Amino acid sequence: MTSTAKVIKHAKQHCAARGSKLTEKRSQVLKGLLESKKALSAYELIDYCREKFDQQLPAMSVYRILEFLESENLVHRLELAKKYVACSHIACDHTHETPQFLICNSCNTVEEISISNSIINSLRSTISKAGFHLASPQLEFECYCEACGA
Amino acid sequence: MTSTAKVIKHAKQHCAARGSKLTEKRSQVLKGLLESKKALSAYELIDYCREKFDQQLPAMSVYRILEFLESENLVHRLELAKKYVACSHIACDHTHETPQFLICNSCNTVEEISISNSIINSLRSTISKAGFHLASPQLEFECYCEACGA
DNA sequence: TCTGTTAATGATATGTTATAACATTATTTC
DNA sequence: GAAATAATGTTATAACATATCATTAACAGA
Repeated sequence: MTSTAKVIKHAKQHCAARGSKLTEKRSQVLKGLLESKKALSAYELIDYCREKFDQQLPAMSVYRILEFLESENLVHRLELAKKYVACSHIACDHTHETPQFLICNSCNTVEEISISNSIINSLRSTISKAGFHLASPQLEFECYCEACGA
Repeated sequence: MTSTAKVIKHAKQHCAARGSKLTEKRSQVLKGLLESKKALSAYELIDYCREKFDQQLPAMSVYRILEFLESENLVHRLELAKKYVACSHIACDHTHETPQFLICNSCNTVEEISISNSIINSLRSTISKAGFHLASPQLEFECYCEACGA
């Protein structure tokens, strides 16, 4: 059983436990994200499903599917890159801290990291002094990865 | 002389000193940003110039103008919000640290702040441990402002 | 098993942000 | 005033995203 297949199985159980269903098409979209190291756009996922599964998904459906997967915490939407990634902890049993994302500006490789609470808290406090508060604890940083350099 | 007019005057001198020109249209776009507390999209600036100056600017021109204003450090492009704001230090004489932006998710109000070097450096070091480095020191945070609450 | 209901997906149109490529007009400089 | 450069106009199109209405699949109760 491939790693992807294992994660899909986990995801199916996860959905079942929550009273929802990971349908065939939802599962195809999730597979696309799982098998990519890069963040993918909705339209790239359409291409993936067409090439890999001979499945013609309309954009609208992919957006709905992504929304569903996100609501099940199986996928993260990267606001900055306007792209999507599979959660890297689907097959883990333990709970996780809020994920933070490093997104390569050039190749869209995404690294899901965890930033220490002390840094996050200092940030939070600076922000709150300005009368604002973070919309989401899930921060995203535009970066360059090692391979892409500057 | 209004505050906007003063800043425009400063901006003109700034451009002149650098051998470029703040033309009428460029100045109109800059005015739009100066008189808005919110970040504006290119298309909102088109509307502004049409309503305020009876000036029909094509999208292409506004994008070029914004690019020019950014190259002159008069305007910041907010990647996250896909919108633009006037630099809040045009009329200052002293130099500034890298600006950071807090953007209200709901009303697009933007606050230009400065985050302490120690926080930024801790962030940088966390990021570099993951093999990435920040694409720009100008960070943007999706937030909610006081008025918009949660 | 029929049937009504909800869930999932399809189809079509359109909105928003952005850039490419090429044309024209204004401004400067000699 | 002609040549060069800068600024702006025009048209087309790409990429990401959502609204709306229609259809199909799945399921639960009679």
